[in-house]
Amino acid sequence: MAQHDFFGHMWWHGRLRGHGYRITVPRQVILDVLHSREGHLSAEDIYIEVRKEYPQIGLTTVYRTLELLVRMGIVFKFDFGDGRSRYELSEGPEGFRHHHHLVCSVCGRVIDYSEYLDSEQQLLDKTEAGLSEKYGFKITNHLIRFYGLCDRCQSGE
Amino acid sequence: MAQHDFFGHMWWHGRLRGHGYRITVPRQVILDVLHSREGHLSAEDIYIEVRKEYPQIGLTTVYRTLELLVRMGIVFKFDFGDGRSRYELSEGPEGFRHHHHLVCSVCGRVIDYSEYLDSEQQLLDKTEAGLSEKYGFKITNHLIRFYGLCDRCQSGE
DNA sequence: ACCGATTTGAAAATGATTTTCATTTTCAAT
DNA sequence: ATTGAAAATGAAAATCATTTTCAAATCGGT
Repeated sequence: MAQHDFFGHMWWHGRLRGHGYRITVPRQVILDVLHSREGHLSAEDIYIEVRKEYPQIGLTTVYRTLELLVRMGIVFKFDFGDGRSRYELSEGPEGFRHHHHLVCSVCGRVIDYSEYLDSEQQLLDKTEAGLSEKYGFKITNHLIRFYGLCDRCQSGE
Repeated sequence: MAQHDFFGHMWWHGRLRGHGYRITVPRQVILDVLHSREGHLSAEDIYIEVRKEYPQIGLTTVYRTLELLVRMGIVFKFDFGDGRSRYELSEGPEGFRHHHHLVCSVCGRVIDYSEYLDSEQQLLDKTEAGLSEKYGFKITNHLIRFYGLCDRCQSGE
């Protein structure tokens, strides 16, 4: 099991090496944390978590590594408007499920959902095709987000 | 014409007054700028523009007014990942056309489009209904964005 | 084990946004 | 029109996430 996890997490080695980047301890620990803790993690969340395994790490390295991973498409960077960016693995070989977001305008709560992706997909495909042609854009990704009031915040308003 | 514009821009008076906010010169000038310059304006863009009409304004007031307008739904706040927020009128009575974005991952260029909104609307309606029910969310707004490489940036990659 | 290039980490710098607080402005009541 | 309390403003300082700097440590091909 630990063995499986170990090799299961190694898939990104090739990606990095292939681009001439080195496999370093800080990078490994950061990737481990991203794998172990799903959700929308801030750079500091990750920093705190990584320190448990590798106390000498610097916040700088966390930021640099995240930037690298975002650039390689391994990690997504989100902004939910609370002043700090959030990071999350885009997908592993086992495939983290792509999802969209519901954001509460009052309390800032973010809910992930993935159950309407199939019906959304048809539209996305059609729209992407049209946009690609019209604007010469090569679309690689998308972001869909609904804003509103979450159940908890509706009573008070 | 100036007369028409004048009254045409006054629609938000009621909105503010209705919430107990006062109509002040800085707020009027900021709204004027937002009306005159479509696009994705940063707080500083707006500050610079406002200063031409009202040089004594402070950047602080611009931020505060924008926050107020966002809270009232008069202005949208976007984050395209370049470190500064962008603001834009959501709609006037004459109705600025709602649009979605194409964002180039390489150069950061942002293209507005609105020609697929109709076909997107069906999906949005269906999804919103489902999400509202399942999560008890009262959806008021949405954000759709495609990321990719713009035509200029594809040749070099 | 060695070496050059990459990566790291601590500290300082940056820069957008927010807070503070004394002064000015708005507007309902007079 | 005048007044006065409450709201809004603006200058300066503070905040705080992120980036830059640079000397020391690490990586990986030899």
